[in-house]
Amino acid sequence: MQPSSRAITHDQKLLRRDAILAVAMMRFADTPYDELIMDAIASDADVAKGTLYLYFRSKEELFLALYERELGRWFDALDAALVKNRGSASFDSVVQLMGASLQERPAFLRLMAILHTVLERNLNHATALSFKTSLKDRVLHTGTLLESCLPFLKPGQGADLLLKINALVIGFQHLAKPSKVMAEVLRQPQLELFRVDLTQQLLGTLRLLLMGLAYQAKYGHEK
Amino acid sequence: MQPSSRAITHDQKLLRRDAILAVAMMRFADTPYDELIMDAIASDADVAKGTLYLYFRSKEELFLALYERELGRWFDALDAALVKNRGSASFDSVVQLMGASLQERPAFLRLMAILHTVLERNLNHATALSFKTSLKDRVLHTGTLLESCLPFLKPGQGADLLLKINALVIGFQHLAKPSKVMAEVLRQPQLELFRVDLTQQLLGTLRLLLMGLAYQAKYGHEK
Amino acid sequence: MQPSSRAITHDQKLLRRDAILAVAMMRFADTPYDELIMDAIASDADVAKGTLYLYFRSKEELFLALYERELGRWFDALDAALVKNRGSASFDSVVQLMGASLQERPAFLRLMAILHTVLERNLNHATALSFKTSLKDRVLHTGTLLESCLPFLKPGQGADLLLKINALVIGFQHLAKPSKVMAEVLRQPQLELFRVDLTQQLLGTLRLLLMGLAYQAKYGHEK
Amino acid sequence: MQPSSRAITHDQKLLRRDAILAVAMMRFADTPYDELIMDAIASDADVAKGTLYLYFRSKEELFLALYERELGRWFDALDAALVKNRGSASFDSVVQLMGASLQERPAFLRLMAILHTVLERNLNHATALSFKTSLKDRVLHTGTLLESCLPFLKPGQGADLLLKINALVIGFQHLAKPSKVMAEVLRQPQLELFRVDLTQQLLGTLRLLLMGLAYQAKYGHEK
DNA sequence: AATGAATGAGGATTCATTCAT
DNA sequence: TATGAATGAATCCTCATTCAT
Repeated sequence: MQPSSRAITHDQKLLRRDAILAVAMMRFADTPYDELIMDAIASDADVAKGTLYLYFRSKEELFLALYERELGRWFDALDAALVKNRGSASFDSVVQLMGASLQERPAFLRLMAILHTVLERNLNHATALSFKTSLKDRVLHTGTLLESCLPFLKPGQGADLLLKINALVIGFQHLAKPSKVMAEVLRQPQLELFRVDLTQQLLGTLRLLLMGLAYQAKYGHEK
Repeated sequence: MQPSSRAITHDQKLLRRDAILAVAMMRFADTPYDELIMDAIASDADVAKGTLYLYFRSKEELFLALYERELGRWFDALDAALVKNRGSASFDSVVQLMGASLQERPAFLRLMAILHTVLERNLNHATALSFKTSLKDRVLHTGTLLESCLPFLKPGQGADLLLKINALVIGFQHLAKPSKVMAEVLRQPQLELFRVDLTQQLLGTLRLLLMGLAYQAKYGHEK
Repeated sequence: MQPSSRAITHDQKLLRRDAILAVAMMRFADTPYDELIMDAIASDADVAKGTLYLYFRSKEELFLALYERELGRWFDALDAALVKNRGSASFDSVVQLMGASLQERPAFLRLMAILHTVLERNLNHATALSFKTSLKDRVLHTGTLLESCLPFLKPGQGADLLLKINALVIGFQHLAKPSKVMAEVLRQPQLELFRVDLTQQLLGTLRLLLMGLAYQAKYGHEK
Repeated sequence: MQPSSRAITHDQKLLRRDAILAVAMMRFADTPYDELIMDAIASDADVAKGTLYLYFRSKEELFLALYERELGRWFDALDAALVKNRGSASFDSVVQLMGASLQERPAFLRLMAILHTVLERNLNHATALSFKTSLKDRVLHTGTLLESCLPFLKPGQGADLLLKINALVIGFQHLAKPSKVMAEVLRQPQLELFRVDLTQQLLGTLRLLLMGLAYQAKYGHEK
């Protein structure tokens, strides 16, 4: 599948790019970003270190590309499910959809948690712009789908809900993935309070948010 | 205020410790953690580099101490306000309290955003344990106060609400504080969607959460 | 025995000095010089760090003093044994004496091995001079005793023999005490060649030296 | 000789490695190991600091490599001379060979003196093993040559003699190379006793050792 | 397009020693 | 004499990125 020596055509280049991303994804599964060495990714992908820089301008861009790929897949999955249930989606089914689709994407969750502090540093203007622009399209599209599934959402609230979910994921991911020493400490029974289950908290909080939105839609801003 | 040369008594040492923390806080205001050099903090505080390490075991512990101090102050402010309104707190007043108390603590917000990824790395077990243990007490105490202010909260939901707020702050802080280049990019009108106002989002989301909790308390888990 | 708080008289000061040396000796038993922290020695000796510097000008001088003490004890032991056997000492008894007296002084052996590379750096002229001057007296004295025990030694060869023994101890100590990793490596059966037993090598080589000296005395420089 | 910019082929890399070793050797001539800064070696060798680490894993490995190179050259010289005199070597010629070959290798002598205390720390297992393994071969080979030159040596005594010589070199090197202050002190006429001439002592002691061995071979362990 | 040799910035931390009290 | 708070020098190594080939 991977071009054995030289990627000449555009398709071959895309294939090689994908191969690199696949390697990065695999390694990111068990190694924090800081500990991932470009050299190791290169040799895993059977290319030279310099070759990585033919396909990605920097380490950050490589992982931003990975983020974009995973984000795209996530949105694809959401869109497919939302379209299927359009009009008839239950409140709970949306919550479940979010929970399930994120739970099966641990690497994506970890990428979300470092996107703003790590990956978005050291980008050039053009890359940043194109990233956000295409992100916007997808957010608006999926946001609209959400609105069509959850009738209590007003125009624009679908996209806003996605933003809130993004914040929740980042926050809970931080809380749920303590450092090694801290994980050890939190094993103490009396510190159970701080042992966060990502999916569970996400689902619970999302459900509350939707309830809040539904309630707000019904009774307005007054309580 | 600060002992001119040598902190002999316990109180003098506390003063010097505070002086160091004050310097760290000031520098952290305009410089990311990674770019803060211990050397610079030391000379700002008019002590030698080595002196910092008499008061804090590491850079991380220094900033963790700063976090603890700010956290304590925040909880103090919350507690005072909650106690005053006990029983009669309006739904909105709690939301406002959170928003206002956080908005005036930008350094604390930034510390929250890096607590789990930066400050809690490289701690020893004892420090981590004592941090979390005292944190737990305050969370439970303030959580209980919240429950006494918001009657729809069941036992335990006050502390849990604080956890959710913590996640929201981390998440929205990340979204609201883009890197320099990204901030530039987001100035484009068509990307307004991604320009997050921390306080506003926090308030809005918190309000929804509380609505959801109130609703849930009234009608149970069924929608 | 140790002055509880303040050493006023000369004798009290000597006692405290000895107490410090005793602590240093104990700790040096299981810790390399570089890893011995003055702070730890001080607290072990129940004095403050600064107090060490009232008794010794530097870390080097402290351990040089320890060296001198141990050297003195070793010479005392040698002298006593040599005097007892004067005139009638067998060849072997001298070899045994050296081996036995050194074997029971592991700390002294380790001090010998670092004397020239570590302890004699960073001395001031006066200390260095007084050290070597008193050393000379003892070497000459014990050298003379050796000559009176081993009749084949000519005047001056006793002191020279002590010098050679010194070199042998330093060299074999280095060979016999590999670093941790190297010790591990040398456990390989095929590397047995490099596993040096200090006492055994010392005895063997010393015996050869004495044989050589005896032979040389008998037949002159020609072989 | 040295590739101007980039060492591509294996031979070019060896050349560059040698160039680095040559610089290290030159600087080591007048500067103690501890005071040798990798930075300085790099700029002397006209490479960047990082480049040193392409060729040597650590400062210790760099100087261990230097030691190996010098050791190899020394053994080469010994072997050549021993082979030439095989069978007919006089007692004295061997002593002279050792003295002369070492005297002209001052850097090697200094490396020997720090091998066990400095260079062999901080090695990884593999490096240590390969070092000792190849060392063993050379020691056995040269040891055997010695045995064929000195008929009174029994099998195994050649290698053992090399070990003893090693110890003597380490010891006398320490005694002969005092620190700056100590050298000053030893200039005093009455301390002449402690002014050690490395070569002379080495030759004298080695001659005694050989005499001892010869004597022992003739008359057995009894004196 | 691919390689991989070369680059070089970057900073926390320890601990012997000093000296104000 | 004793204390212990304060000092500050000193340096190796990693690894993202570049660029000659």
